[in-house]
Amino acid sequence: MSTFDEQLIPVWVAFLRSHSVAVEAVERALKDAGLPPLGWYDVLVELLGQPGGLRQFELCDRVLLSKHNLSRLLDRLEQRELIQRAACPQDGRGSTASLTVAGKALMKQMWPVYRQAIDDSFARHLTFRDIGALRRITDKLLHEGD
Amino acid sequence: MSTFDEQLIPVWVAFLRSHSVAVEAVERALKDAGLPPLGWYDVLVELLGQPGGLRQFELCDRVLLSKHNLSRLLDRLEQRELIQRAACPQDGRGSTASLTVAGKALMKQMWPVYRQAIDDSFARHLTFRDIGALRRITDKLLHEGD
DNA sequence: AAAGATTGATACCTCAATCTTT
DNA sequence: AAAGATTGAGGTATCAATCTTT
Repeated sequence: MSTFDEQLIPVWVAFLRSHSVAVEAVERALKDAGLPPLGWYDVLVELLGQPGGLRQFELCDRVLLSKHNLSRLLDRLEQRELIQRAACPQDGRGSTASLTVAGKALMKQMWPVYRQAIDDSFARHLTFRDIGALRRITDKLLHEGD
Repeated sequence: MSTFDEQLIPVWVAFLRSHSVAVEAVERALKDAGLPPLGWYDVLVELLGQPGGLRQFELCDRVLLSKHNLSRLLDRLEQRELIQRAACPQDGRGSTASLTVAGKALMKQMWPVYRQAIDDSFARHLTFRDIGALRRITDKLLHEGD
């Protein structure tokens, strides 16, 4: 007869490892295709469908990146002309970031590779019921409750 | 009526985010207590109960770290005298790493903080059934199948 | 003073190249 | 040549300090 406490740590460890294995497989697939890492896509995809761009602090919340990291990641993206920054008219302290044409093109190039890697390292192993259960659990962890 | 494909990407995203939120909370708790990061604990805990130490390539497999990273992480751990390295008698190319007394002591200090953080950021949100379901899913992702 | 964002210093990761032993 | 491990260079993350505007 197993208890909650007996199961907890093994599940935590399996959670960490399964994440690591899946993400590494995705990063590997992108790299093998000569494409930039996952973090770049995360930022670009948030800017998609935001023609006016987003404030950096808004991006911060959405991509779960600290403001220091975001600032430097945007530097790199801007350098390769995948995004552009502009001074914010309403607030002199802030700036907005928005997708360039090249940024949109890169996303279009990355998506099929990314999607295929999600299938191979994640979806392939799971049933429809698994997907539903995992959704329920991850939503709880993201504390929609508190 | 929802399909597998409709659910897949949102679940993938939720999986990434829930991991990020939980791990960041744990890292924060360790740091706030003036303790080293999770990665250090991962290595130390694998060495616990291995009085003769482990070969580095064995550690590699267990902690999901590349050999380059492990080599340098062991440098740092050795520098603070948390582990010690020794030449491997059976194989002149290799070396073994083993816990020092100070390493064991640090683990003892880290564990309550780590355990509490797992409770707060992870276990607290989940039921016994959730734990079982997550175990089943993560095991599949670690492809015990292939 | 507080919020938005950047910068400098330092730690850490990643790749390719290297060294030694098998 | 192949396996175990280290090293140097470059890229990325993290913290504290800073600058500007509110």
